[in-house]
Amino acid sequence: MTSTTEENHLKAIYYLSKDCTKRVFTNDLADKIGSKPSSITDMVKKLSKKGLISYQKYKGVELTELGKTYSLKIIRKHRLWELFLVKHLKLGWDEVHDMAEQLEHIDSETLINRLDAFMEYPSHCPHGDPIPDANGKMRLNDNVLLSKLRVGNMGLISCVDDNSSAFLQYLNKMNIELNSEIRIEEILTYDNSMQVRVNNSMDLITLSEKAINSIYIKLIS
Amino acid sequence: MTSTTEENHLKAIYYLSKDCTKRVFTNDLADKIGSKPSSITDMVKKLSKKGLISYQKYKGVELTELGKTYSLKIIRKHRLWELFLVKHLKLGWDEVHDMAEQLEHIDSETLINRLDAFMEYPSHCPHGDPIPDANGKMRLNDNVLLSKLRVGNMGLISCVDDNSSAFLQYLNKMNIELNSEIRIEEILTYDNSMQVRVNNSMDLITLSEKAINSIYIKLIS
DNA sequence: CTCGATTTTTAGATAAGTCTAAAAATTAAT
DNA sequence: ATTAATTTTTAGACTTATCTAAAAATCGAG
Ligand SMILES: [Mn+2]
Ligand SMILES: [Mn+2]
Ligand SMILES: [Mn+2]
Ligand SMILES: [Mn+2]
Repeated sequence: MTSTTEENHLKAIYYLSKDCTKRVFTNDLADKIGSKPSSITDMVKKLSKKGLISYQKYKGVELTELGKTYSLKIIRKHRLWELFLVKHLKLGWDEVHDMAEQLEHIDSETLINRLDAFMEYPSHCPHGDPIPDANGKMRLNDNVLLSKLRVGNMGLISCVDDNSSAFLQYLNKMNIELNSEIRIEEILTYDNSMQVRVNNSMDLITLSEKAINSIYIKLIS
Repeated sequence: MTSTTEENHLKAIYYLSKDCTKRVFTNDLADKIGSKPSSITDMVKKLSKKGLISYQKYKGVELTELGKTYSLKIIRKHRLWELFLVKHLKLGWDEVHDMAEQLEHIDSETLINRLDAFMEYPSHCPHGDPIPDANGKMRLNDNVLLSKLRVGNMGLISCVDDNSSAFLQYLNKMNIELNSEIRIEEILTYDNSMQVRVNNSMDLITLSEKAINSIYIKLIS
């Protein structure tokens, strides 16, 4: 059995490891979770003893296969619930992350598999992240960060990396949503902001450096 | 803010008080919750300090208006989630109580009100209990315990008082469900069991004393 | 009304998860 | 290779929720 806090730590490790491609360090984990490094040290010892992560003193942690399996189960639940809330309960994509933060810890394999079936085995959450299937398989998105693109590039918004309501409401205001078509018209080197055209609209929209580092694009050209 | 355990204690007090009609005592609460009397004493002191119950040493507790409001919110969430699981996710009435035991603690007024709207403001859970509305109003069921009836009485099953999967699977086996028509054919004083006819079927069904004390009937005659 | 049984409370202990402050290890810069 | 800055761990404390064992209060039979 894993407690809610253990699950939150596992998930944070999964995210900070960038899908298990690098090690995760104590201070980064503390920032992500919103706790103190000393608390993290205690928790990683515990998760390590349970065989969910491998931990070397002073050298960070990485998920074991078992830990990765657990993390993906939590991520699956989080994303399925988010989609249910948006698609069926008509909540906004800016409202659902915190609810899913609670729902992801509901412990029932049966329930989540029925929810998956009810929604006909969806592939992505409302923020464009892929949903692991019942076997824990997840196809990683093939997309690029908006901030890496050049003037003239075009594409569809495939994913947003920041699930805070502040950011998502900012996108609402700009009339930007998943699958909006984006064309990069100008890059302002002064503050690294970008002028983009959304869905062929007349007027341009300026996106800050912060924003374009949280938006992923599926390139058309 | 109320923790999950605080909420579970409040709900248990509500049930043991029979909808706030009588005081609730330490040992009964301990049995219901599955903890020890000493733990209950600690918890009722805490709930009392928060103004959710009134507590007199050695004389049991009762819910305050605030405590009753809180309890009904939890009961509302429990029953709405149960209905969602049965009606939309196609789970059996014998599978959902434990899941709802977790879901009832999800903290979001918006979410639960949307779920209510999604199901078009249902009046009863899959076990026949009334669902409090968004204002905390709940119309109590008008029905009688099957064990109180006499030979010749007829009625529809309106509610079951025991949400354990053991009991509900027993009813499944007997082909008894909510709204089944019951006619009492014979009462065996030897062991207080009852022979009943279900939905006018040819063969009779014997229900134990234990079972007929968990089934409520809306009388026809 | 009194005494024994029952119920409830108190006292003290434990486990999980967190914190602060101090010590130790690692890393980076001369 | 030292030394200074940074990172991480340890030590000790606190909170919540639980327990056992013992003390105190209440109840109920005669
Ligand atoms: Mn999310
Ligand atoms: Mn979470
Ligand atoms: Mn139930
Ligand atoms: Mn509960």
